[in-house]
Amino acid sequence: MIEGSLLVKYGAVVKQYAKDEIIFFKNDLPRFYFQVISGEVKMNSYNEAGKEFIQGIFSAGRSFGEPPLFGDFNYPASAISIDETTVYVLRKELFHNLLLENPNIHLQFTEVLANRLYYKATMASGHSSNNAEERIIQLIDYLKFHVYKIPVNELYEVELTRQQIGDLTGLRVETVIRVLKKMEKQNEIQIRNRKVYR
Amino acid sequence: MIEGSLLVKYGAVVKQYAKDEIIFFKNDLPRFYFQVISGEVKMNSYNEAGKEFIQGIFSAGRSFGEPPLFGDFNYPASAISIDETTVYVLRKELFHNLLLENPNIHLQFTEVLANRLYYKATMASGHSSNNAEERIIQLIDYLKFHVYKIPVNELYEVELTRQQIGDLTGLRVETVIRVLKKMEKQNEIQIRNRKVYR
DNA sequence: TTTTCCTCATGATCTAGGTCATAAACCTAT
DNA sequence: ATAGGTTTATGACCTAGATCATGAGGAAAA
Repeated sequence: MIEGSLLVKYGAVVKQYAKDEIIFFKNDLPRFYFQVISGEVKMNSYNEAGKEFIQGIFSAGRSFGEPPLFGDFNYPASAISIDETTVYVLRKELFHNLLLENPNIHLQFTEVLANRLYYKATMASGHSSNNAEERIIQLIDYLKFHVYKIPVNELYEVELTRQQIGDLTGLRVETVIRVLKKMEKQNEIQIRNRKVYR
Repeated sequence: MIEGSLLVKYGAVVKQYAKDEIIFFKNDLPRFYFQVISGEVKMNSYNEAGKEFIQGIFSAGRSFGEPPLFGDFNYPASAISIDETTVYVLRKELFHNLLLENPNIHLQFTEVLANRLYYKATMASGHSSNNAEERIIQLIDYLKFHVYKIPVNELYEVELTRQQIGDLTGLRVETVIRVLKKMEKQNEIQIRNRKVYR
């Protein structure tokens, strides 16, 4: 996360989106750095069969859609607000200036990308396994340990719907529901009035 | 890719590995920046069932295993030479210095991570589809257009074995073989004495 | 020039997860 | 309170890809 004041100093503006507004489309030319102030944004794409795949969900303080600002490729997914959301928006060139003139911020930004890559690498090995349970555990553990940094002995409440878990792992809702129940029986997770804990 | 001379100036040393040597293990503590001089390295991990998953294959000029140098996590996969290979090895702290003192190199390095993320994002949406053909096309097209930058109208020879394609996409060899044949019939690829072109 | 090893190939099954259908539980706004 | 929408739940099938088994082709080495 980059300080709002610094972003503004370099020319960022605040933009507001209602729920379910599209911030940019897959294949659009990337021209801005985005950072969530409040609300939540998801990045998604649809496969040939029309099934949604969620690349990531970004809450307050997180930036999204930055990689294409550094490679010569377009957005690999669309960005959509899933709540009423406000974001900082900073033009690509100005963002580059910001990084070049603030080496520590740049280093910190590198950390953000590194963490994102770690998430992708982790999920990729799970996806490849074609094993529903492995995929779901990988997702939940990533959230618990790497996003929210909950200690092992503490219980973490997964604040995702079954559908979202499915869209993040490439599984169908029904499968997610069934596998979660199986996992509960095996004491790998707990379910208390429909909420998942691990 | 960072100039060898610059790496050496900051203290990098050249290290040599025979074929199939392990450079680092999954879960090791990351302490070095690695960049391939000659030969080839793969990063892999194994799922619960023992099936290999290849996170990436890195040839001359490419660096690997950098993200953990910037986050507080260990290697999510192992690195193994798949040929006789030489690499530059630079201590983490010295690599950080290099980036901080050379902003353009840092920016260029950010581009490397951005491209890697693009690959992961692309493959992730394919994996999630659970459709063998989609996964394979995604891999081949990524290599053709984003790694080797071959124009659409030119033919690209995939220099991977069926097994490697399987390990990169999470499919079994037999499936890869069958799907490639099907794709050939549909004129999506060509196969000339066992080599795949697209 | 034969042995060895790796890669490609193909057929016969099996199975995890997808698909379809239907409904209950919960939530929210009017 | 209650209607309408969303999320969770469950059962009955079906299908793509995994699994298992077996062999052929090619390349490198001995």
